[in-house]
Formats: sequence, C-alpha cells, structure tokens
Amino acid sequence: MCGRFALYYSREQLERVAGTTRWADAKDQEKRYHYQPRYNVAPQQTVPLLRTVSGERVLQPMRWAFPIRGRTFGKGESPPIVINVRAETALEKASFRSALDAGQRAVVIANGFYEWSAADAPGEQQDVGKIKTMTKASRIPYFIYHGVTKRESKDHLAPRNAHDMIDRPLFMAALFVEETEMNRFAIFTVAASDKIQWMHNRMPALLETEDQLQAWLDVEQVPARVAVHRCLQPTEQIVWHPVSNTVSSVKNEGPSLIEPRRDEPGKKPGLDIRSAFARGLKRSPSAQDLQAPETKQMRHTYQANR
DNA sequence: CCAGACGTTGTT
DNA sequence: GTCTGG
DNA sequence: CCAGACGTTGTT
DNA sequence: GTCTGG
Repeated sequence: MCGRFALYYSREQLERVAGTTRWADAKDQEKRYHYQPRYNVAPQQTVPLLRTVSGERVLQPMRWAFPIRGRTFGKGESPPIVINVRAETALEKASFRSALDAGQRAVVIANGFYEWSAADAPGEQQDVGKIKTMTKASRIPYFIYHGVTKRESKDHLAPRNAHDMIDRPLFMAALFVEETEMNRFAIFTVAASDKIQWMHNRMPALLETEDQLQAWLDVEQVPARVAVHRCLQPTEQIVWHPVSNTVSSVKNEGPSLIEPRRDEPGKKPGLDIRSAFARGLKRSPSAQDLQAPETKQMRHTYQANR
C-alpha cells in the first residue's frame, strides 16, 4: 500500500514539522522543483523528503520511484521500479542492499495517506462464486492519519471538517537511491495494524515517536539492520474516514479530496448493482455520521482517538 | 564457479 | 488481461 | 495507488 | 548488469 498520500502543509509548516529550514543543494532537476501543498501525491511524482546530510537534517526533493535491477529491457520498455519496500524482507533483497548499507534512509512527511478498501469489509464476505464482487472503481478510498486526541480537542466529537481532525504529521520510513538528476525513493511497508486490517493488509511504516524518527534519520549511528527492525513496530495511533473517489484520479487536487465522503443517493460512483448488493446493509458513513458518530465505522474512528 | 533471480501490490 | 503514466 | 490505453502504415 | 544461493 501506500500508493497515494497528502502533504499539504505550507512551506513554513513543513519546515517546522521537519525541524529544519535547510534544503539540500539542488541538483539539475531539483532546481526546477518548487514546493507546493498537495492532496494527491502519486507515484512518479516529486516531493520533499527529510534526510540527514553531515549530521544535519535537510529537505530534499525526490522522485517516488525506486529503480531496481531487472531483466534487460527492450526498446520502449521502461526500467522496473518499486514504490514500496517490504520492511520484513528488505535486508535480504539485493536491490535494496546497497542503499541500506549506504544509509540512504529518509522520511516522507505527510498529513495522511490513502488506502482503497479491499473488496469486502468484515462481515461482507460474499460467496458470489467466480464473479468478481467489486470493480476497481467501486473500491472506497480512505484517508488515514494521526487524529486529534480527546485531550487536545474538546470538540473532537463534532469536528467541522476534515482539517479540524488532522493535526499531527505522519512520518513514513523511506529508502532512496542517489541519481544524477534527482534522487528516487520508495516507502517501507509493514503489516496493517489490526484496526485497518479490514480495509487493507499493508500500510506504510510509520515512525511514531521522536525517538523512532531520530533513529531512522541517524544513518551514522544506527545501522540499517536496527533501523529497519524498529520500523516494524505496530502503529496504532491512526484514525481514518472515507473520502470521495475523486482522489482516485491523479488529475484531481485540492482540499476537497480529504473531506469525508458524502453519500450521493442514486449516484454511487462505480458501484455496480452486484457489489452494491454484496455490500448489503453496510453503508458508507456520511458527513452526518461525523457529527454524530453512531455507526460502527465511526466508533472505530473515534475509539482510535483515545 | 554458474544459474537464476532481480519488486510490490492485490486477488483468486 | 496487463502495462504505462501520473 | 488508479485510470486509461492497448497500433501500424504511409503521407502530409 | 550484478547479486545470491548452491
């Protein structure tokens, strides 16, 4: 997973969250990069990553596509890349060994990431034989993030909008390769936490504490073996809400992409009649649910805030 | 030394 | 179905 | 991750 | 091509 995320801090907020105002000396392609807030960052695109250079934190634009060795490619064929690295096996993989040994670890700063639900949520397992229950288009995207805590917000039961609920940055463990034009990266993945297992089996490796963040970035002192093991720790500090399928197209951008999904009666995007039936009684939580959390789905969400 | 792999995801 | 592009 | 394409020839 | 496993 983690094939899409949001990083919509202002430049100033980003630098504050990153703990540095220093940007790496720009390579050719990086010079043409100008940071701007994004709600729909997709693979192959460029975002600033946090890394350590000479013991100092710096932000550096990198491209989300980690090249791996592969079969020699014929004309017109593009070289193989990955966007994720399985943390469990990263140390055994030839393609990642040199980057790991060289301490090319970095951190993707994000406000949250998106996951598209697996075909069936729990209790919805359907025996529909050999017929696919859900078309790709009918999968529901969720925005997943560190939420406000009860302590931090008295209004947590009645957030006005998505932005009110999201106040903590997300740090995702990443690995990069040095390239002349622009460095390239992939995001580590781990087993999904129990909370979101029903929607997906994998999730990005999140660095939850300042200690974890620091260890991941301290490539001088912390060997890859240790760092990777530490990022496998389960991460439970997450909440989520469903969002519109608008986010599914990389052409779309803007704050509306993280707003809680609104049910559109008679106009459920991509939900064919079979999968609608398969979904049964379960309905998507509406914006109203957010203000009056009553559904199982939303209890889930607010429980996560404890 | 050579042979064979070289990523991840999801889905069935 | 599978690959490419974003 | 999803959406969208998925091809060649000759000719201008 | 280059790394790992045998």
